[in-house]
Amino acid sequence: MAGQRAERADAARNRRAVLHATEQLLAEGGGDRVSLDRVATLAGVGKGTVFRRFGNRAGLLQALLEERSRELREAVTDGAPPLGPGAPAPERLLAFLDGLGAIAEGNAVLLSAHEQACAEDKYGDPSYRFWHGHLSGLLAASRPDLDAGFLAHALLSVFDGDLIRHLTPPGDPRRFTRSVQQMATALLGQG
Amino acid sequence: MAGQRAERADAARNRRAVLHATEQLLAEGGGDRVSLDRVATLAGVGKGTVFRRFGNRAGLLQALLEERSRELREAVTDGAPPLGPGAPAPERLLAFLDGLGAIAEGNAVLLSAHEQACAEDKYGDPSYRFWHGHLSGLLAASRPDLDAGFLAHALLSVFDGDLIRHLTPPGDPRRFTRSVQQMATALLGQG
DNA sequence: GGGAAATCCGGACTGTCAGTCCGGATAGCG
DNA sequence: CGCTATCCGGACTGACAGTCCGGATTTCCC
Repeated sequence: MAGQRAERADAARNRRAVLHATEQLLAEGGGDRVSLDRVATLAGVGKGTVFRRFGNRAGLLQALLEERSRELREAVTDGAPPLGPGAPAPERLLAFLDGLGAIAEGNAVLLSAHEQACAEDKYGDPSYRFWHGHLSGLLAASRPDLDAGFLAHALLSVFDGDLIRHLTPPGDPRRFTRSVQQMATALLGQG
Repeated sequence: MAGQRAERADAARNRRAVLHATEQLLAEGGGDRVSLDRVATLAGVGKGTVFRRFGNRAGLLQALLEERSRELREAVTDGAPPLGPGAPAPERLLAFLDGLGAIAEGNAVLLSAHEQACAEDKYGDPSYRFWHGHLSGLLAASRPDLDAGFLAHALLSVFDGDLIRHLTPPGDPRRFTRSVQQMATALLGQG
């Protein structure tokens, strides 16, 4: 194992350029403006480079998503309560939904594009499995009588980019998150 | 309005052939085997015919889905309780979820393909709006304190072809439906 | 500082697909 | 039986994901 030489400087530079170009295209046009040709051109890089770095379209978007959610992931595993370990499960759950909601609301277009690209194995994606595992644990701790695994899928299924855009009015960017939290509260039986 | 001459016999025949070919391709290969070229070829029809009838890929899949769910739609508006009007809202809700679940479980591949094709306006689709309206009403009647519109979206978001396949073990085809019903029961606060 | 070898780059190339278009065929009507 | 609205089919376009390899860079070691 290992032996892994460090990434070459030009490779690293290009990776940043590609990610940045992707963000830019996502921001300016819809998710459908993000063809890998365009990404490569805007990044000032060949198409092959994009694929070598990220494997495919899904990998590219996943990398971006991963970047946007790393902080939450760390807060959830190692951070202070109520996000991190230590707080009672229902509180942690609401805090987690708040964090995930904020990311989703801020990246709805990226979310849509990622869902579209993932196609077949959205549920195998490591990121998804992490969120699912975390939610699952919290739900099981709060309501051992329910099917926590299923409910975790159900809660996550609501984090759909299109739905979020559909439900977020201008001027109330956190409305979606509040709705999700209300739903979770109702599920926990304190509604 | 109207004046609409009846559909020509060859046109009707071809429409059936196309729908049938689509079913067949969905059944034998994954949803990705259903390119409109292939559908046309298998139906023994030109590609133009497929597009003239159904507008685009999404329209074709929607037509198939519509066909599979017409019965439920009618039962819900005009049928006998507990599906139709008359029964208490919570009962109607569970009956409705049972019916929708059955359709979804039996057409998971079609569902996935449709979601994939709809892309941008899944939430404008008349079929979606009907289910959403119905669910919304039942939820509002059962739990006026919650955000029924959002919960209806949340319940529907779980009807994802990939998720259903992911959660349906061989030998227990109704497991998904039961989980959804359990969730709805919990939301209604009788869990 | 210099040279060899691993690593990376770029863009031309392939195969596929959704969707368009129009000359020619056909059904339905009188 | 003939006329016209309607429909048919498949060639055509444009766009995209993903592959491939000759040539350029970088890094490592001396």
